[in-house]
Amino acid sequence: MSLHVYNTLSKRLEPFEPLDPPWVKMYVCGPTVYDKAHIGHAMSAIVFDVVRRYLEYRGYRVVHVMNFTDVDDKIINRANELGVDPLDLAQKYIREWFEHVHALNLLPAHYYPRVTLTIPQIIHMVQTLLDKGYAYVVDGDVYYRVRKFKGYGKLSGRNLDELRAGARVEVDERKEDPLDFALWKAAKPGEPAWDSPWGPGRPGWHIECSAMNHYFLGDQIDIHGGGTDLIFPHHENEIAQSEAYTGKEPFAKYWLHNGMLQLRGEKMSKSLGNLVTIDEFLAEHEGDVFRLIVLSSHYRKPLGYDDEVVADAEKALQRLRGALRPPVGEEEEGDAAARLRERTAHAREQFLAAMDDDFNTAGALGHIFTLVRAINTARDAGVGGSPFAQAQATLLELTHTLGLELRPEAVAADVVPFIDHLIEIRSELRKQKQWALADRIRDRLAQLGVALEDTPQGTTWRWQR
RNA sequence: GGCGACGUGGCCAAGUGGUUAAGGCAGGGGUCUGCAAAACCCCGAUCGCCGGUUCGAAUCCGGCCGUCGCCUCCA
Repeated sequence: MSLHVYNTLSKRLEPFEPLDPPWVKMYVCGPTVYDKAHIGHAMSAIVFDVVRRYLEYRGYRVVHVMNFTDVDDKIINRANELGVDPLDLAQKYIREWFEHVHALNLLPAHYYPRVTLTIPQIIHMVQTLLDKGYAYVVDGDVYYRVRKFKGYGKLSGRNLDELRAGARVEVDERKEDPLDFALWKAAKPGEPAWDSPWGPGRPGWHIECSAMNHYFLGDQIDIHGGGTDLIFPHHENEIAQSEAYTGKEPFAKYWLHNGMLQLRGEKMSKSLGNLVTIDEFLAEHEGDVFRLIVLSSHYRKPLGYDDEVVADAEKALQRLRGALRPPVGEEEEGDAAARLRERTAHAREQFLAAMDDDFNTAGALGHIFTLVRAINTARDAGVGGSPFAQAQATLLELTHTLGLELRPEAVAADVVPFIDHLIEIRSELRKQKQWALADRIRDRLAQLGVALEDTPQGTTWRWQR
């Protein structure tokens, strides 16, 4: 079995065969930085982070590009509302994004292009499209001539007639066809603008991605990713621009799209847009928790999000961590040890099979949890030494491939001696069978978030939430 | 209205033609424990509804019901 991926372009599962192995050129649409990033953005970033990690685990060399749309209507409007410079506003949220990259344990992309730093390439591409007859100028705007591109609609599975029928009201009479879209927009007073052969203005939304793609990755790429909401019109338009520009197809060999995150329950909505920002999530939970939520279902399906889902993930994470506790015995031979070796090897095989099947992370996680049980069972049976260490190493290898860190929960160093001291006293009380007092200490610590566990090897503790 | 997706135990969620339908969370019963906790063991679903194809379907086809996404510069 080899890696297969679902390609939105063909609507089928296809064997993954990059154009120039072991290299894989991957471009993922990033956010428009006009407001704080929310967990939907995080979901998409995590999905493609896992894609990248798994490809690398499989021996591919991934060149990963993610863009920032740092100038557009939304940014300008928001900046005007706040009375700040649009580019400063964008810069602020870009900086925040990099904080999220760290907190969510995302592998940094190799390039983070921005519209404002790609203007010359964009202008060149627009000019070429004009020269080739794929575009036309109207009052300083430049529009893409959709009907000229014969493959239009192949990604989203629509045809021009259907689209025209459903076209919305505000038709711009200056356009040859209602579906023609802007490659370049003439500047209105007060807007950020760059000089161009068609007068001062700024790029349309779709052209930036085509230009950045071409500049950083070349005529054709292996993987183009983004949310399903971008399939139409954004990615459809990217194809039209890029393939018309280079004359080569496909522009991207594999189109991968993640499903949308949906908020369930009710509360979480903010009066306006019913969203949870990444900062809000991270204020209460560690990054692994959200990643585990994303991994728990298939990336192409909608992801339901609510408090219960978060609580479940929190618990599941505890269970993963629990398997990393040290062994209590030293048994390296015998049935239990042999069984652990066998189950460890099996878990890795099953994990690979699941991931090879279009990144089936939910299935892969199931196999990881089966390994967790095998490790715990072995620990109970007194297995230690090499087989135990190897099983735990495999667990870490697999979870790290999914981008889970499984770091022990951070503990403020200065409280540790106090907790240890209380445990010492409690142990003394237990020796004297002073159960009431001993339990009182345990209960109080539990209230403070320190969970005690008495084992034959002594008392251990950990943070509980 | 058009295009598309989904509907699996209390909740989340794999499985997509054929042994006992993964796994996580919650719940019940045990083992362990001074009592707990953790861990381990056991218990629970015939797969939205109807019809069809097939020796055989949760898994393929059709219809219905329900939920959702996109079609409006949102990952």
